[in-house]
Amino acid sequence: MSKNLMIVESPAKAKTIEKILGKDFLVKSCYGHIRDLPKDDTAIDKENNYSPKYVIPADKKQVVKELKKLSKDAEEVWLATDEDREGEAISWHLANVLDLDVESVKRIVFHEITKNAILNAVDSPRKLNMDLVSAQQARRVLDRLVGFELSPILWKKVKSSLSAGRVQSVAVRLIVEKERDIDSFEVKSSFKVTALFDVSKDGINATLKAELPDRFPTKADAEAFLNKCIGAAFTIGDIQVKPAKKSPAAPFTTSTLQQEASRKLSFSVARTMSVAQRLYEAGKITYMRTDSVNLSDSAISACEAQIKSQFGPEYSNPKKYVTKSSGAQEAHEAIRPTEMNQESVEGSVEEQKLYQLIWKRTLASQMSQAQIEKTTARINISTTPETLVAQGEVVKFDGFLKVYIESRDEDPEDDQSTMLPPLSIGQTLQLLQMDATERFSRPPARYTEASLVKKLEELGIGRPSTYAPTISTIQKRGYVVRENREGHERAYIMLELKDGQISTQNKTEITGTEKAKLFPTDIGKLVNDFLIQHFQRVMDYNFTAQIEKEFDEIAAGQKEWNAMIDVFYKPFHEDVETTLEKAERVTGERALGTDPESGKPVIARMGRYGPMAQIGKAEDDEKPRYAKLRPQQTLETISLEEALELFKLPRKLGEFEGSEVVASEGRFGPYVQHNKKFYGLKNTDLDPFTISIDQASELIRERRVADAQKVIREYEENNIKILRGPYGPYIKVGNRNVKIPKDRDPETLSLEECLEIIDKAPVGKKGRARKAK
DNA sequence: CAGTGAGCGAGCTTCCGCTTGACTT
Repeated sequence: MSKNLMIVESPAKAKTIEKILGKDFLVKSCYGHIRDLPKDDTAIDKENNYSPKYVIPADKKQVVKELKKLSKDAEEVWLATDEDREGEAISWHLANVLDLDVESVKRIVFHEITKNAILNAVDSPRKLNMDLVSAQQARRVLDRLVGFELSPILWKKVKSSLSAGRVQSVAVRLIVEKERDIDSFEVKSSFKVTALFDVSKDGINATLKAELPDRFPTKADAEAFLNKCIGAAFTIGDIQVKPAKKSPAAPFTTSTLQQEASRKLSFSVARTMSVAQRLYEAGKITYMRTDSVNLSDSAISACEAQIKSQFGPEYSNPKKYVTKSSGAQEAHEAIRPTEMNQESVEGSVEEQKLYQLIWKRTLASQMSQAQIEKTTARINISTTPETLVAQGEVVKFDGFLKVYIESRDEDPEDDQSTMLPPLSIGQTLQLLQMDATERFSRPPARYTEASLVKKLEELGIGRPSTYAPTISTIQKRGYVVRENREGHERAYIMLELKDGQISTQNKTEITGTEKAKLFPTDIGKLVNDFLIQHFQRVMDYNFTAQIEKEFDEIAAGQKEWNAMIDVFYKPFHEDVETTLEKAERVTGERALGTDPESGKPVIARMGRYGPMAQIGKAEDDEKPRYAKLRPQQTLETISLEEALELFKLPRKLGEFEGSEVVASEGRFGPYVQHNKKFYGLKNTDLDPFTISIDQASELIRERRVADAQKVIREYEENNIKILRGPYGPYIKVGNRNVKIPKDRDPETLSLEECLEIIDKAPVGKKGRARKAK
């Protein structure tokens, strides 16, 4: 039995530390928070200074039980949770639950997992910082009050099961407002002039590309300019050479890792986190939920050694980075490889790719700046005062560029810099061709998951551990969808001056293509507008930043947390009451016109199950007709014609094998029905509005084959089937599904073996694990 | 599972932040 028990938050961390400390220490993990507010309304006593009640959630009972036992047996318990607000609170909860003396318990902290750092920490334990704990309680209580008072209002005024909160509602707001900015964006066109010159010399072929810095607003202006250039003389008027430097980006934090993995590897933020988690558990990288860009001294020297041996000493430039983001709490290091001399790892392709990204980024951060030479040549035109400009770039010393270049969100259309051919002042140039091309201004870019995380971080909203879950929540609630959208064709004009002649060409390009972008839904917009109308304060982009300031004051012992909550809650709760009482139900209703068949009014509105179109009124004698809007249709934009189209379902397609085939849209999406059987059209290219009888017949045949392949074996008399599912083979007994153990071959299982497996399997409860009472 | 949509009333939903597995058909 060890004399010392040390408790940290993460089990992977516990393992590493235990190795470092040896047999005198038992290091265990508490797996994050061990207590939380209960879900019912006894959680916060509003009459009694907002005093919170804490309970141990069902899934933490086991961990707590074990820690209790170990702490009883230990001579000394060391609370080594993370050094931030949440970590301090976790230690305080641990002290309470494990019956440790809150006054004298040994609290230690370290920012890097090295022997020195940990031993130093053990040498200088401190007390629990109760001011920091108070700040955390204020954070927790405020979030609960906001979330659990706003959400029920939405159930009553908009739609059931919706949610609102300090973080998620502002995330949705960003997306809704971006979409409206795009909607109201006015595209303007202008003409960009580029020229191509022949600068061949001494038998060496070379060309020079130059551009007019200002664009022309109209075609006529552009044409007038080209006209002036007919027969003009072009000479180099000026050449400027300027040195420039490029610096490497800081090592990864959670947010920047998510952004780069999104841009370079097309990972969703959830994918990035789950791959990083595996690398972390395998000991390949440091902790992946961090807001710090700090590298430990040992990591910095490991980088230095690696860079010197791999690239040479001139490439090494060891440096410390300072975290700039406002809300950062810096409990961990930056995300980096644990061993810098390991350039790659084994594992899945995804793990290898993400690891390489982390390795390169870390190494590059400790490398020299790149030295660049920028050359700008101005070209005079004999017939007009405007000058053309040619720009070139030469990398004199590549430095960190050898390893890593950070990507950007905006597409680098005009960002091609190349080397210029040798030029001299006064040199005359031979014009090959000059173009004036119509270009269009671009609307703001929609958010990707990763660029939304970036924005949230800038606003100080959310934490590294919540970025990915927040993005998944707003999609689960149906406020936001992540989608690809096809672009559309756009016509543009190009004027071309060649051989003294100007010609006009009409061309087309594809514009507006979107890949994996976040779009607001109807319900997202309605909820957002409702919340902004009634709860301005919470929806303000600066709300979190403001209350964070107050949390800091609480942490510094300058403010009492209960008083701070009271100041916020009193007016907030008043808004809650008046909104419940006075606000109208939100329907997003829009009149579309009249149905030519029945003469009844047609409207679009939000229904209990989502956006829909309706013919006729509820008060009419005849029941109204209803139809669900299609995925890309919105209440704000649907037209009468499009709405009437929706009522054409169900469609009779014809006959297959002697019985009728019908296509329609149901609660679970579009489907085809034949002989009382349903065939879903989800995840196919087929559409109930356009599907033909031939396509439907083929689908039915295909599904029959797929269903047959699903069955590996069948024991009919016992009602047992061995099936192939997306999670591996399983046995179906009546309505029960039983997983087949990995070491058994599903192809050869006998009836007896099946019965045995079924017998041993735990009786599965329907649905998710039941909630603890 | 499969053409929900009124209104009534039952009973349910919901926050943010800290951690991993267990589980899904």
